[in-house]
Amino acid sequence: MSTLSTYPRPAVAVDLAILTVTGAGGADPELRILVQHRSDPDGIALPGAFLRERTTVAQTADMVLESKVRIAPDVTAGPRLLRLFDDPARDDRTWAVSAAHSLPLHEADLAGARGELVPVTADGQLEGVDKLLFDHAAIVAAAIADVRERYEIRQRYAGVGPDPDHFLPEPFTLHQLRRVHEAVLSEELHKDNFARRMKPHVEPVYDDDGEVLLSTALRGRPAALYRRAQ
Amino acid sequence: MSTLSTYPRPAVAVDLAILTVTGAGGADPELRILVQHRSDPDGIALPGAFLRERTTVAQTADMVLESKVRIAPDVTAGPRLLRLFDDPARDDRTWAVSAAHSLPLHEADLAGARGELVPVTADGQLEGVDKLLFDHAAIVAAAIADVRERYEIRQRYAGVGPDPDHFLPEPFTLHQLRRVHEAVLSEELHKDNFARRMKPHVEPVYDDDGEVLLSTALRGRPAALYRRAQ
DNA sequence: GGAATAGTGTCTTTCAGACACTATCTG
DNA sequence: CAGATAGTGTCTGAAAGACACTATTCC
Repeated sequence: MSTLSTYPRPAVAVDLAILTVTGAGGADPELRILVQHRSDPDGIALPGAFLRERTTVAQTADMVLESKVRIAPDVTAGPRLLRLFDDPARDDRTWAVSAAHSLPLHEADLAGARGELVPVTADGQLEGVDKLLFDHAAIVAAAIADVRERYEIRQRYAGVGPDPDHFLPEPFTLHQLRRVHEAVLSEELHKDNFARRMKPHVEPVYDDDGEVLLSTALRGRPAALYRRAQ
Repeated sequence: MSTLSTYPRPAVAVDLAILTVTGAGGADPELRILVQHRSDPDGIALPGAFLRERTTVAQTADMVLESKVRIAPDVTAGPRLLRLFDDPARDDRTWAVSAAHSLPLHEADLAGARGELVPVTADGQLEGVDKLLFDHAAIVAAAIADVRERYEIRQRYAGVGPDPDHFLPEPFTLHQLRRVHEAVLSEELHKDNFARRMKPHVEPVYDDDGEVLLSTALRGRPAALYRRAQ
């Protein structure tokens, strides 16, 4: 402890698995992850950066978004730590530890982002991406498992309520909400059971006359609009 | 990236919330956490150390156990990452990031350990400990929440089977197993429901004659002995 | 037999899964 | 009205919670 500063220190990378649901509210929402092409080691990778002098993980994540992804999102929830990668040989260039995070963002915040939003397959792979650099494939797998766990709608023992990462803008119909959960889980849900489970966690949106706002349906009966409770 | 080595790097600490259940198998098992007295900044703290040149978290944890706790445990499961503490001002001495881990160990492995095993209260505090150094109180709270979640026995949606951290040596009776879970959760469980949930995850232990081994009861009917299934 | 502990049968409640029906819109 | 989508009533089965009973040991 007394010789604290004399020992070599690792570079600490913050790698981000940026998740979004594209087309939320529309016909075919899809869970996607942002990957970028790198040339330093040549290949596909997640965006990331090293912690600079006296900065935090959150600040570093902001810096990555700004300078590498070129977006300025309205971050609702901060990056979620998934795991540490600490194999001393994982990066040829230097001793580097990676703190792997997931970062769920609105699709709207990703407009103009550098990189590509790649759809996630049912078994947790990235569609059409063979290989990611470093241990980024493991980060992607962990991020998908993490978000799917949180979108489980077994209210009693799991689940954190409707669309915890706010992929879907308010107000929304129960149908739209279900489509988003289905996109994340890659699993079909029964509309009746889904509605019963979600009802306690959403509230209807009213207009000036105290009437429940309805969606303007293209066909069929218009659906009631809701927002997250409280 | 090209100037990788020119930037200052943080010291990376591995702090360990070492958990055990004392008296597992006995009358009054208790969930406890190891704390140590420090004089550098004076106070009570969790054991920990900084990552040294090209070592891993696991190696650093082993080093902490050897040189600071003075034990050589038979580690069943590695340290579990709880969270990162990255406030640049959290340590006066230098820029240090802490990777907070929990490490569940057998009570037997902690014989002769430096420090004190402090009981955990029902609300997740340490009994009789006012204040911990740095952010170690938050680490303790996270470690307790983590182990309690894993000892929940709602098999369908949570739970990782009987006594996932192996606090209780085999073979054991269902009564002993339940007492250990109760000690971790700080909550009483019904013996009948507990037995039904655990039965699929344990198997009886047989003697040479193919008879089910029984505990030698002090009073009452002897209980069957089990071990974890498979 | 009595005390003590082990182990099981079963009733009730809750809730997910599934099916079918009714309701309300457009053209 | 037909077609389409929204929303609900209700049956079933699985499992947790709770209670009570039976079983086996030592004294």
